[in-house]
Amino acid sequence: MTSQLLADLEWRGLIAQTTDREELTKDLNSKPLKFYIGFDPTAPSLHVGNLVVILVMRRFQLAGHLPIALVGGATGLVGDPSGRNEERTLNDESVVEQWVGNIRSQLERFLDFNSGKSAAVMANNLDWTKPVSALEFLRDIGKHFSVNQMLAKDSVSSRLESGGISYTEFSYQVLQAFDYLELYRRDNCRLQLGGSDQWGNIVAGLDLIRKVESRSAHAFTIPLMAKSDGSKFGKTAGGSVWLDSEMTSPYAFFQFWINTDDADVEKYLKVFSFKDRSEIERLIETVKVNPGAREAQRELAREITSLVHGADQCAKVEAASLALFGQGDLSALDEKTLAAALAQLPKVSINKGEAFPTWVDLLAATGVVDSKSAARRIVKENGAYLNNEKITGEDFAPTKADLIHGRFLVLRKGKRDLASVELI
RNA sequence: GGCGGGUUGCCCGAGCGGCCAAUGGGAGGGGACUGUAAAUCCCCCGGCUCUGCCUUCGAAGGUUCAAAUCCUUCACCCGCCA
Repeated sequence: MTSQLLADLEWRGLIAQTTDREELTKDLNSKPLKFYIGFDPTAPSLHVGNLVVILVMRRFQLAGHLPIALVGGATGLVGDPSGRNEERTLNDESVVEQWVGNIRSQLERFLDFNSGKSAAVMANNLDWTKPVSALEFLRDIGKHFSVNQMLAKDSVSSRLESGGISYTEFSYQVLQAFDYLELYRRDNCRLQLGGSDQWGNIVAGLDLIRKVESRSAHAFTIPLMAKSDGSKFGKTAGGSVWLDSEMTSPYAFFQFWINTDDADVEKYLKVFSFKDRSEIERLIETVKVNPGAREAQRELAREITSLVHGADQCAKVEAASLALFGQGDLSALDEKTLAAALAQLPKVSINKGEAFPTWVDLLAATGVVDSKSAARRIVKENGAYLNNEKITGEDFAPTKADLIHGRFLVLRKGKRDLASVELI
């Protein structure tokens, strides 16, 4: 099983760089290896981009290795310069602390923390970083770092060219190296995984371990997810696709995957799916033979949504997706099905007895557009629909007769942006 | 510390006293074609009680009938010199 891990990861395109491959293979095959990945609290929630790395972690655990999920309570206070051409704004300690909590509970969904000896464990680098004084840090850790080497790191040198870097962010790699050393010492953790932008930081840890402990450890990086059209993975019009259901609804999450480009679906399946290789290859084939059916996208959406939001929630949103996109005549849906589907959408209520607002006002109220001007524009551009029927005229207002099952209106903006209105 | 240059709408970037809600590109949105895909083409893209009004061009004051455009102070950035 283990011996196939690297080969499988390779096939999935999940290996960017590793330290000595032979050594790593040997170590992975000989016994369960402790490994870690760090997640810095830079937002209230993890997003689909993080999922790539989390799922690699899961693959390692499934292959018998022991994950340490590290939350960056300390590093999150400092800010990683990697991949940024601008200094970060420091976040308040209380905010970071809250984000640490959020990230912890999200990570718990993807790893097994309960099965005795092989269980994953959680760690927070604030636990060992906070007690260290600045003087101790400079003398015990800082002494092992050459500024020349630190400056040579991509994350730093690119910043030197693009406007500079503060001492705070410059120190980031030292902090992360300290984490690796600490985990090596206390848990004999000998492998660190991360996105490919983390290579420099990870290697800084390896160097530190070599200098202080005279021992070697491993680094493994995962390619950054890229879309075929060059745009950034994990972003939609509304911003990032978050794992938190309050920030990205499960319905929107499902839609994100359903709308995957044909050109990307093969890559996504390999990266995100836990289906076996033959099943994935079969799905890839369906994209070539009958792309219009979008079977691969559907399977992908189903699997990832189930994993992140649970099978029940996934079933609900998929039903909603099918109901709302399946047919033109919404009134043909029975009330229960429609109600369940609409519950997944942004919604607004209107009170019985009050006059019906205009379509423009309703759409603006759902938050699907930012302003009434934007809603008006949609009408003008012929992208406004009520119950799947195109409407015209900026002052168009629905009437009682438009209510489906006496309660619902379905607003649509363009081809696929839906919202619901309920009479209460 | 001295001298010079900069700060414009989501991003990049023109404008340098009235014709400016502000050229152009990108991102984004709508339409056509499709498959809730991509590419392509067309249109749109500050807000509102929308033939008009309101708020924007780093911040605050000022000059003027009129300022993104001129002046003053402040903040931040970038160069060159020390």
